[in-house]
Amino acid sequence: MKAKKKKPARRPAPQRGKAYHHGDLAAALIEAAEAVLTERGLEGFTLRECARRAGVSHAAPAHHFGDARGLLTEVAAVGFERLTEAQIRAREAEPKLQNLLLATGVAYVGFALTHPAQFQVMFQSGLLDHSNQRFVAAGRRAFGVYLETYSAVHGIRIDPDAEKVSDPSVLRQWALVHGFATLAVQGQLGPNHSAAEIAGLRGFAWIVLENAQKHSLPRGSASKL
Amino acid sequence: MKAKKKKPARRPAPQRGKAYHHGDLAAALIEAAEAVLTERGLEGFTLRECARRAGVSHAAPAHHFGDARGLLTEVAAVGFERLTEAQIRAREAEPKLQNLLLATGVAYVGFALTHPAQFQVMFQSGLLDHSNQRFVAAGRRAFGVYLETYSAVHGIRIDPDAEKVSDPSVLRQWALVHGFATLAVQGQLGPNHSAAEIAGLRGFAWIVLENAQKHSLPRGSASKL
DNA sequence: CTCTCATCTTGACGTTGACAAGTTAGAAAC
DNA sequence: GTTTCTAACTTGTCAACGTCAAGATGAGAG
Repeated sequence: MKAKKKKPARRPAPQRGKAYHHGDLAAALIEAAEAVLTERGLEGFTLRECARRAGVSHAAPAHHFGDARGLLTEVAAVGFERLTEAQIRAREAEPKLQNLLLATGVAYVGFALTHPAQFQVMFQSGLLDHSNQRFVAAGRRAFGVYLETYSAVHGIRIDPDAEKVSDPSVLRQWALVHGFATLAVQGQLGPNHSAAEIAGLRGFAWIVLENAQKHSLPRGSASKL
Repeated sequence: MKAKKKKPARRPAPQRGKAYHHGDLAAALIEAAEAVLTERGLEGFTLRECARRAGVSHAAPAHHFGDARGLLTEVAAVGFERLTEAQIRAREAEPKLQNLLLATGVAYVGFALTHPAQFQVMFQSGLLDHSNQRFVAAGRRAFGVYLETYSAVHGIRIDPDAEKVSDPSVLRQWALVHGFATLAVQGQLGPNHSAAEIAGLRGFAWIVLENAQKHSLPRGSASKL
């Protein structure tokens, strides 16, 4: 299968909203997939439903993504790109240096809560094509933002290109945030559908992460990002 | 398809333990399901394959479990029962009171690593039937063991029947352990297939959890279990 | 021995992912 | 401006799946 991605759209002026016959179908399918995941969850996801929503035949997706795994991997990549943005925004909005890591962690949890199905896909490695370059790059970048922030707050140096985490403190923080996000998304911490519930869980996340950081922060001084 | 293709004739040897009509099919199907999950993962799981392995027709499972969700829920229940046992065993084998929570957490991680697909199912709430009594009871019991241990080590009192966790410290510990387990199972912490790799990750888990506990332990004294 | 009914089988239906072959239309070549 | 090329998309097909309905079977009760 070829998964060629033509950037310059075939169509000079894709009409509003939908790119029909020769539009940017790849993007439209990713968008449709996100919608399906949001509405029906991972177990309600089908390639054919995505094609239906994009207004194309059931076999059209294969041309762009190969198979279902290919499309889901693209969705995961978009998810990591969004997660990266959310973390950066949160970091930039936080005035106190000592709270940067907390803010980033809460953004991580917030992303998971607002995009639960996508978050689930992003970390379900059995479903994904790990040879997809966009996916790998997006994942690395999201993790890089976390490492950057950790380095800045704790004033230590971390190799951003290390294949696996070796520092127990770094992993502890990640596992904590990821665990909270996972439990919250899976409904283990109570309902998480309404905006109020999500806000409550974000607040809880802040408390838990702050509680965890209190005892382990002051090691070195911090450096600017 | 008139060809009779029974491999073991209808009932070769009425095993004791249960009155084998065509066997203790429910148990056989759960076992088959675990095997399928182990070999092919969650995305390779099918009801028909389970039936095939149990040596029954494709529609037989429906009689015992209703649908695929019913069978998966039973598998999850068995998983929680196993997790409970693993936690208790680890606790009983740990001589130092202050290390009980650590040992329990490492057992949690160890269970996840040795039963990755089952662990995944157990927490994939969208797949499960939360009205299944066995499942709900098993989940509560597993969590109860954790709460018990936490209470004993930290010398505080926790309501074991509370619907949701409200103490940030209790949740922090759970999220940390669960996050580590989740990341490890999904391969985010490196390969986790061989026995050596699993042992390595368990050791890493101990270090990370110990590192986390160091700063937050001495609050009250501990009580006996 | 006969009856009975939970258990299991057979067969069918609609849906899915994937593949193969055919069609279409934009753009490049002439 | 016509032809040609080719990626993009469609149509058709297949085996496998989950589920349902109806039929078969056999173990235990009477």
